[in-house]
Amino acid sequence: MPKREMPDAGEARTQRALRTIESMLDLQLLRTNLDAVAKRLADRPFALDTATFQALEQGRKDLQTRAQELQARRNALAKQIGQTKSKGGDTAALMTDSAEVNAELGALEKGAEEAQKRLQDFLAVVPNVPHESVPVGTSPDDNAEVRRIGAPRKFDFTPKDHVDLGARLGLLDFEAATKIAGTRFVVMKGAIARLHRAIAQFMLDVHTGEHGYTEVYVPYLVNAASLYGTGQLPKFKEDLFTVPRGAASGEADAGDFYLIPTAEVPVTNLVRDEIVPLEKLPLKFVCHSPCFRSEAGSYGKDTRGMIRQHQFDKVELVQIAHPAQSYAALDALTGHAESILQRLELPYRVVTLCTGDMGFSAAKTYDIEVWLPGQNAYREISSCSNFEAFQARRMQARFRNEKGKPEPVHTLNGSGLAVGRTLVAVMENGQQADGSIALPAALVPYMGGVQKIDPA
RNA sequence: GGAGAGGUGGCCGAGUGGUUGAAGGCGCACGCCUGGAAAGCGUGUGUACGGUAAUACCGUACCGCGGGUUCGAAUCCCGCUCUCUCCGCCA
Repeated sequence: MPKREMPDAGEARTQRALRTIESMLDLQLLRTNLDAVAKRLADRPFALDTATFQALEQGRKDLQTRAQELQARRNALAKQIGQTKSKGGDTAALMTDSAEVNAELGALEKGAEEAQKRLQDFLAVVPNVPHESVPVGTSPDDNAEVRRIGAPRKFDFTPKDHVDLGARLGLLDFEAATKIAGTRFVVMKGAIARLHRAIAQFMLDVHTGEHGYTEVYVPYLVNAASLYGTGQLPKFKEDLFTVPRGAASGEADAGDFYLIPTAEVPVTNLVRDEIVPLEKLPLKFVCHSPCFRSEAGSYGKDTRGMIRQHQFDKVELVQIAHPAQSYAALDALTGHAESILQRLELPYRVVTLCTGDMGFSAAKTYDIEVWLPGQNAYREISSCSNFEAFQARRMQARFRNEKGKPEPVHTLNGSGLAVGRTLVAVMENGQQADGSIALPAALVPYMGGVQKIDPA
């Protein structure tokens, strides 16, 4: 765990929890089902060194047990000294014993700390265990198509992509964005800017009004502890934009802010360090926010257009669910995202990511891919995942179960949907031979009755 | 940014070095009482890790966070952080 000075109370609490829990995986599960876990992790593929784990865990346990014995002895001696003193007795012998115990304890604690650290480092890079229903595979080619909804439209002209369409309309300006900020930004104007806003409003209304989500507005700058909670840190720091807090500048600081790469971070962290009452589950949140990603390592990928930007808007769905309900919740959440595409009359397909294509923290992920005529391909527009208790353990996000005991919740999220990519899909799928864009009926009320965007 | 006050259990609130995981109250749970309920009475009521398979029992840690002093720290010292009030600034 990277050193961070000046943690606030909540962060520190999480840090402490991480130290004691040590794992993103359930340590209990690891101990009792080590071989089964290792076998499934091999499908990702991830090689879990079970012998090393057992050695580290045994070492940690031995040290802890011994340290606790010594602590118990120290406490007993201290108590005795107090009692003896109050009676005016001689405490010299007791003090000697106590000094011995403390000497041994001091040495032991150092070793215990190191053992803890080694185990922590070992477990920090272990990804989540894939759910049994996840197909085994190593590349996107091994993803399993679940369903395909809607047929790609037949064009009697050669369809353009959104960049050309936007240029022709005079309403998408990548050059201006490059001048103002740099590559991977866009300036939208007029009807396209409004369409972008309309899409987000439409999604929010559907999810709050029909799917039972509570709309939330959250910080777009977050602290490091939140990013640890959802798993972006410590492993994926390069993907994030950092905002130095000190006016002084330059040097990285524990108090730094990070721009959110997705609303998943602030929204899921709502339950960090909380114990949610059983009857409150599931919690369902929807949040429209900008997202900021450095796209380090994506050089040369999707450089054209709005598909991969440093800044984009997204409407995010988050659920905090009872473990017994989380897979039903994943199906429901995916369906909620799909319903947006259906209402926008956009063809799409749903795939189950294979073990090799899933994210680090996910136990199961459905990607929803929308048809883009400009690319003649299905492109990801939403990714819906069940993290089971992986994030919850890092966050200390729990609920009080039927027996009254705190237990980690299951967390889920999915885009519902990425607004920029939806805009692209609406433009490309609705394009007419004359370069105008016919809008899906669902968006017309959000466009003040406008049904078609015409070139200026 | 300047000045001051404060962070104790689900909540309120005691507690300035010794048998305090923490008085008391509220809330909550169970029991008694009642035809039923309220009131009243009694008992209980934090989290994590470890010993264990165990929600039984035992141990350890935790009174904002980190460090220090001490045989012993909620209590003393240092650093930090957050909250509140006033001033300044500001959308």
